[in-house]
Amino acid sequence: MEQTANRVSALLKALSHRDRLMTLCHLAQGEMSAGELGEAVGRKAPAMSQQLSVLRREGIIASRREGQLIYYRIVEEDAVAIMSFLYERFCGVDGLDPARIEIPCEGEIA
Amino acid sequence: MEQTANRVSALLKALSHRDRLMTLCHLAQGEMSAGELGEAVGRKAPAMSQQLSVLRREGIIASRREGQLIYYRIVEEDAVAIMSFLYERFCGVDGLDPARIEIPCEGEIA
DNA sequence: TGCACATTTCATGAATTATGCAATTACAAG
DNA sequence: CTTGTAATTGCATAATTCATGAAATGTGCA
Repeated sequence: MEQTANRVSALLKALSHRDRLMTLCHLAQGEMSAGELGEAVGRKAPAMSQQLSVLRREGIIASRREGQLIYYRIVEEDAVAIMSFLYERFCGVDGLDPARIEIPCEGEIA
Repeated sequence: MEQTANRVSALLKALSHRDRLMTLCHLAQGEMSAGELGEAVGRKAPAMSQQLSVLRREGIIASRREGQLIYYRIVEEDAVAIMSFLYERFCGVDGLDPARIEIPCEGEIA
């Protein structure tokens, strides 16, 4: 139980931040570039990048470069499940089709 | 969305701690005294009390004194829902019957 | 090469959180 | 009213978190 608690609390910790939560909420609908995310979330580039690095470090998201843009996507299934649950519970609508979220990773960067 | 994100992230933040998570996992099965919780979680009294106060401050749990013991229980339905989901997802079994968890609060303390 | 853009990294400081221990409150029983 | 147990509070210190601005990296294009 202790082990599970450690793993889950680490996961929740990664999600327990307004900006990261909003970020994942956007990413749940598909890939987005760092710039787009920063704009959507309302943070300057460095701040956004820092939050993205937290999510990356936890293995929740991964990135892919295309030209000068870097696109992010969700790669951790547990995170998808949690976000889906939270969306359904707190955002009314019957959110996210888990099948619509691509897990594969080509052209990896981090 | 920003508002919802704030509310949800605050809730997740309260849960994103090994000891608090274990505490709630125990409380999900019914009331327990602070001492019992401390033992179950493996923390000394002051440390345990501190985590309990965090959960209390967030309105997730409430207490009731009986003699020299203080019993805690979960009172926040959203927390029950999240714990139930997490249990089902990460602890295998088809956890917690939400109906078994009592929300009412008599003999309140905090 | 050199400039512009997207993004990250680094260093700093303010604010929050964690943690361990001493002191305190609350209650029961002799 | 004293003693023992349960639980909380307060405090000091260590450790994290997060925003910010300056500098560095990587890419495209003239």
